[in-house]
Amino acid sequence: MTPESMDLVFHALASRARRAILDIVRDRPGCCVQEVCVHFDVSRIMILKHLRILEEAQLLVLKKAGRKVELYFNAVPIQMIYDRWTSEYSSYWASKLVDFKMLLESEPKKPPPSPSSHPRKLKQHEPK
Amino acid sequence: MTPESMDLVFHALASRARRAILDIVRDRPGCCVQEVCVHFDVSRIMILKHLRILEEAQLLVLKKAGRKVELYFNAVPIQMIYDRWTSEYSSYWASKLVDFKMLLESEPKKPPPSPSSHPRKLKQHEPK
DNA sequence: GTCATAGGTAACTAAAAGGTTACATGTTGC
DNA sequence: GCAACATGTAACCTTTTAGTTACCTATGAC
Repeated sequence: MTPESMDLVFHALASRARRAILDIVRDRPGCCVQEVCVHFDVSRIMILKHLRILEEAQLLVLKKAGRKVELYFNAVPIQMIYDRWTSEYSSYWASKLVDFKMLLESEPKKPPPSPSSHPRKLKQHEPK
Repeated sequence: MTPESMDLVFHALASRARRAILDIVRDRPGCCVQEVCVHFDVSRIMILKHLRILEEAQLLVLKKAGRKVELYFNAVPIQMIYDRWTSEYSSYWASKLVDFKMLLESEPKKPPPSPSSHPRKLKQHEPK
């Protein structure tokens, strides 16, 4: 898996709306765009854009069928990321987590000292 | 895991730079901000912003130590997402993938018909 | 044919994210 | 003390993303 395609997958998954679309399509294999749209408040055009992003990440397969488009979920990219991460991060999987008890004992963040501590300005600009 | 915290994790992982930071810190537990900065071309301030985002997603733990800040990787959020996804998507894990041979046989995308098919404009705006 | 339905694209606006410089505080070495 | 170093943050600019409306094509029902 190239870094570029991995970027596409992570980016596609970063949006809650897109993850929700994946959930819907996974539960309704072969459903069309309209069926996805009814679950959202945003416009159909926005859903289309999300679908393209998911398609480019190969998380969805779009298959034209007459005037409809059938949607299918593809788990392969997620599996590939999982495979890479479990091997790279294997030593952290449920083992080294013990140390975090120690880390969490560090002092809590201090509140800011005063509301007008250092007022600065780089450049003036027009108010709207 | 709340949808909000899951959003934070996915968003944090969506940036290639932030994933690279995670790789560095995982390989050098307890390293400081400077040690991370030398691996990147962007400014230290940008690295700081990335570190805050990773901290908010609880993928990193920042521990103040004198004038330095020690960085530690935390795999727990990734594990939680993995646990959720493997249970929700279990039926897709290395099984239903067979069907995709059929899906990939659908016709390839047609190239656009002509370069000046429907020139339209909603509103005029100033040229730079 | 014709009309409703499913999908597609261009053009635009607003908000968020990625990036910078300038300047500030707190800690360590000497 | 004081200089050098590590970190923190405000203010700003630029690029990307999320969202819209308007309009177009293609298909299916009749």
